[in-house]
Amino acid sequence: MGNVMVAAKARSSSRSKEKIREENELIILIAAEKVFAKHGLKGATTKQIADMAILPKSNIHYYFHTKLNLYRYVLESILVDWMKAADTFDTFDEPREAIRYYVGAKMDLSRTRPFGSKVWANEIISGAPVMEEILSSRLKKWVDTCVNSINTWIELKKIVNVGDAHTLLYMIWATTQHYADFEYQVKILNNGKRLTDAEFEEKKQQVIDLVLRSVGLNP
Amino acid sequence: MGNVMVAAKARSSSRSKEKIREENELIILIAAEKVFAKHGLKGATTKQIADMAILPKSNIHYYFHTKLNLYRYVLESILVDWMKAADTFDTFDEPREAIRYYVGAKMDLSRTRPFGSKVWANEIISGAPVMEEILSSRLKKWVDTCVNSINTWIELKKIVNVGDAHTLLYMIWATTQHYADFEYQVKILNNGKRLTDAEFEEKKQQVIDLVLRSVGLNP
DNA sequence: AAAATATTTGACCATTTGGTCAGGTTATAA
DNA sequence: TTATAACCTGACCAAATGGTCAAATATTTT
Repeated sequence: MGNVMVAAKARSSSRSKEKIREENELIILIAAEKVFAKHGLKGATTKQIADMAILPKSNIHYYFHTKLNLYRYVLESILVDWMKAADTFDTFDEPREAIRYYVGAKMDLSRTRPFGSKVWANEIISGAPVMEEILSSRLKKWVDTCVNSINTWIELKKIVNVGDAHTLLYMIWATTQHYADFEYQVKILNNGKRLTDAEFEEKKQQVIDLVLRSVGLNP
Repeated sequence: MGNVMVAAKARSSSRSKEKIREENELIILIAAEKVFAKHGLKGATTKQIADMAILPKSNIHYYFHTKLNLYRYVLESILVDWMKAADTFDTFDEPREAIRYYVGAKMDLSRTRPFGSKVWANEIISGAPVMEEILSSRLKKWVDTCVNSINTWIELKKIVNVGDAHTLLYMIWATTQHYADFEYQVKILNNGKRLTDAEFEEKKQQVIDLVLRSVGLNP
C-alpha cells in the first residue's frame, strides 16, 4: 500500500507543468468536441463539458477562459485536420486517383472524427457566426485552388463538364460528411445497428464509385 | 378618423376564435422554425421565438405549452412536407425520370424551406432524441420502399449496380440538403452573394446530372 | 344581455448558467 | 531551501430562462 502511494506520488511529481497543461487542454478539447457536437454552442454548458472531461468546471475556465473561446479552439482544430486530408487533392494529376483518394480520406475522417464534423455542421447551420472570417479567407482560398484543378480536368476532357466545379465539390463534401453528421439516422435506418468497420469500407467504395461515375469516369 | 376606428374594430371583431388560433399557431410555428434552425432545441429560447413572432412570451406557452412540444410540432410539419415531395419517387417507372423529379423536388424544398431542413439536421446531429421513434417507424418504412425501387432498377439493368441502395439515397439527400443546411457556407464561397433563383436552377440541373451519371444514366 | 368560454399578457419564480475569485496545492527557478 | 509562478477548485453571483398564474379582454353561447 505504501508502494502504491509512493508510486502515485512519484508519477504525480513527474508531471511537469508543461505536460499538465498539454494533457488537460487535450482532455478538455476532446470533451468539448463531443458536447458541442450534441448541443451546439449555445446549448452546450460548461458543466457538461467539465463532467465529460471529469474535471471541475473552474478548471475549464482556467484553461480556456470562456466557452466561446473553447469553441473556437475546437473548430480551429477540426479545420486543421480537414485541410490536412484535403491536401491529397493536389497530389495526383489524374482525376481518377485524386478523387479516389480525396473521397476516401474524407470518408475516413467522417469515421474517425465524427464529432468534429458535427460541430462544424452546427456552426454552419447556425449561420457561421464564429467562423465566417476563416471561411471567407482560408477556406475560400483552398476551394479556389480545388475549383481550378477540377476546371483543368474539364478543359483537358479528363472528366465530364459538370458546369460549376463547386457543385461537384459540394456533392463530395455533403455525401462524405453525411456519414458523420447524420450517423444516428444512418444507424437507425441500418436496423438500429451502427455500421461495422467492414460495412463502412464497403460504403466508402460505393461512394467513391458513385462520385467517379458522376464525372464520367469508369471506376 | 372615426371610420378608421370603426373599421379596425370591425376587423378585430370579425376574427373568430378559430381563425385566431389558426393564425397564431402558424405565426408561432414559422417563427419557431427559424429560431430552432439557428440555435437548436436547447439553444433556442422561448423569448427569441416570441420576439420573432412579435408576440408576448406567455402567448407562445398558451398555444404550445412547452418549448419541447413546439419543437415537436415544427419537426412533424417538416416531415409532412418532405414525405409529400418524396412521393414523386414512386410515380415514375423509368429511373431517369424518377431521379430527375425526386432530386429536383428535394432541391426545390431546400430552396423554399431551408429552415425546416436545418431544424431536421440539427435534430439528427444531436442524436435524434426527439424524433428517434418516428425515424425508426415512418421514415424507415418509406426508405424500405425506396430501396426496393432502386434494387428493382438494378435487377432490370436500368441503372448500374451501386451495391447498397442506401448509399445512393444518402448521396441524394446529402447533396440536395447541403444547399439548405450549408447555405451560409455556399453563400460565403460564392463571394458572399446568395445564389440567385437563376443560379440555383443551374445548380439544380448540375446536381441532377451528377446523380444521373453516378448511376450510369446519360442525362 | 348575461353567462360561459377562449385569448392575452405583465408580473413573478425556481432553476440553471457562464463566469469570478480567494485561498489552497504543486512544480520550478534562484 | 525558499521564493515565485502555475495549477486547482469549492463557494459564490448576477443574469437568463422555462414556465406559471391571475387578472383583463374579447368572443361565443344561451
